[in-house]
Amino acid sequence: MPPYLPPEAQRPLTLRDVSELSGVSEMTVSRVLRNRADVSPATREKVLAAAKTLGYVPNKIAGALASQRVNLVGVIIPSLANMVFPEVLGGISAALEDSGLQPVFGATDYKAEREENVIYEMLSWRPSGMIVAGLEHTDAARAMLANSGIPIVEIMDSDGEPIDSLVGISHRRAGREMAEAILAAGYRKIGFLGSKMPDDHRARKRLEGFSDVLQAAGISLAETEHYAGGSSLAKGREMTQTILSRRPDLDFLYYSNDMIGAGGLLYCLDQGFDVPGKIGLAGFNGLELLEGFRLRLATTDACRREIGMRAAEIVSGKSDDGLIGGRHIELAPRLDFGDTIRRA
Amino acid sequence: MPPYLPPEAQRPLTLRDVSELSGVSEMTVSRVLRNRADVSPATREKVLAAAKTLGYVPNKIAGALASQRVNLVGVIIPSLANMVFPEVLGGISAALEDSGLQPVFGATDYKAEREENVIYEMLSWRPSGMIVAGLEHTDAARAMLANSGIPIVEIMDSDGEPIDSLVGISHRRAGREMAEAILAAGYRKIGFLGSKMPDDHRARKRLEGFSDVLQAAGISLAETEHYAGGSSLAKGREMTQTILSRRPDLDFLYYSNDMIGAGGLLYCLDQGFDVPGKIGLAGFNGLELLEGFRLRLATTDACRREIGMRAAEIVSGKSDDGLIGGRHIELAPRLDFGDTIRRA
DNA sequence: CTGAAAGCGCTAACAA
DNA sequence: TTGTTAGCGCTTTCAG
Repeated sequence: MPPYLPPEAQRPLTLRDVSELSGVSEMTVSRVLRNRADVSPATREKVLAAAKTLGYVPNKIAGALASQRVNLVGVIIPSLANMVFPEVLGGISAALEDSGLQPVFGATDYKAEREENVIYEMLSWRPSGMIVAGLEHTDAARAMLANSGIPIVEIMDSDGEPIDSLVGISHRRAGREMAEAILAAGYRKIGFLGSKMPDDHRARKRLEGFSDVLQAAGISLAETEHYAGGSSLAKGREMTQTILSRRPDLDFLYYSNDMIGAGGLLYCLDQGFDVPGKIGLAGFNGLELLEGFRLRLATTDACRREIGMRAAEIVSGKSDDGLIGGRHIELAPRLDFGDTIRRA
Repeated sequence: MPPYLPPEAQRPLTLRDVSELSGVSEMTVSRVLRNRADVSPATREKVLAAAKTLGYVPNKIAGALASQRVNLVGVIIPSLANMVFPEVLGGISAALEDSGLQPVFGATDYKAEREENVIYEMLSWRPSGMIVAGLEHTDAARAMLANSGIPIVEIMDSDGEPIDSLVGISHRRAGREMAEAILAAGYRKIGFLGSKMPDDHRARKRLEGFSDVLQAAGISLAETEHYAGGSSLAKGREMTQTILSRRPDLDFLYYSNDMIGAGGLLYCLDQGFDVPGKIGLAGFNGLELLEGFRLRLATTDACRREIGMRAAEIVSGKSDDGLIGGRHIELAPRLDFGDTIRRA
């Protein structure tokens, strides 16, 4: 990229410029700009005035190198397109608000190799901590994180061994509890609709827990329907039509997320099916975005915002007990029956 | 925050460590790690092996300071919660893919003061370019951007004067075109439902364009309903009920976004209203997420992904003509009648 | 309260 | 192809 010269190009301003204009040493200027207390009000005024007239913006790169301190927290998630993650990020941002730390996001597209790369890039900026979605990483990624010397918090999932700290829910348990609720309500011919992504470990674990309970009850999944690509109402609608045309006798549909579940619900309502009498439905996530349908879809709330907040608290050293590393927080997923599982 | 010491705490590795282990000068190690061509295959091997066994992660802070080059592009948007922005980010990421540049995101919560702050923080990391949503900024923010010496691209909106480059659509025009379509279809008692946020300038401009056309036709907005907070189907449903209970004679509802528009659509369908015969509806954005409803909501596509891509191309110097600064790209918003505006 | 000196870890520029 | 030297712009440390 050629050097970019806007109308009035100038060399970037440095502390020295502010120092000269204000007639105060660079060191003192630096103190003022960092809000350190040991500066006389008079000098402070002079310096601030000079900085303002020049439009000086400090160079954090130099500052970070000199102080060996970086007020950044790396946050690594699979995708921004999946509405689940923006909520986690919201929690992180909120909790980091006045910690002096700033989150920096990176997305992996659910690809382990890409994740390794993003982690490497992030660590090369020497952040104060890292928050990473999921427990499954390449060996190299685990090693980098483990050796980074900063707090690492793995989030969203608690089924596995964390590198350092962990904040999440058990997706196996979420799957089990949903299966138990469904069986208790009397449904027996159960279908599953979910993504094909082999790297969506959390969806996989939910299905495992779900299947375990069915099996223990002597039942197996009657039918399965997979899809590729992003989730949408349209996709859920279409998959539901497909699976029901193959197996019209199904009496329950468990979706791997609320978005396709809601699409399925729309389909069932449009078809005039008796929900939840003849057929029940459930999703996963507790997307409040989707409230507003005639019937509320049964779901499991994944505590997304709380997960983000707790993780951020650990990274910023604000968690209850003052410890920073090695914390293990498992939140309880809350099952919400909504209107699409019949009551016993 | 106390220094964090994980099980095997160690001082961070430096080039020097790799240099010593491989028996090659720091400078040459640096060359290998930056993939520069002028290194013999033999040395390259040695160095890479040493770096790998140590688990060395370069320090980009030092690198950036020395080279005066930062491969980061700052991206500033109002909110991640509004699904519109993740799509823009997707476009940016895609276009930046193999440019060697990495996007870094910041959110402003639609607050000008917060935006100023985020811009300041970002600029202090000396990014290679900035992409900022909207044309309205505080004077200080404009000044900082203008004096930064890097390419600045303002996106989403083309109704105003950019600091440097611009990629967006005219929201006034989008509003006007929708009004024209609605009038042409014969609707006359028109209500508007939108957010209260005074800082959502783009929604404001759409409404202005919309009202202008109505006025020119001798019609004025029959009723208005405002809300605060995030958009959701539930909110749209509720607002629709409210506005219609006040003015049951309305024959068209124009929503400031698709999410509340879709909520309104659900309400109307549940009530058994004749859509689009008796009452028409339209939103804004072209959220494909919402396709899958029985009727497709009329909307205007805001070209979000394309905006992101074009902006990223400008920043990375990849745009057609080789110029970097001062570009002005206005995309044409595409009106989609869907199923909720009756055909003439 | 203020200033001077040293150096953070890396790379540009030049020399060998 | 490789090495040496001199900073990048700031903060730490210590002296005044």
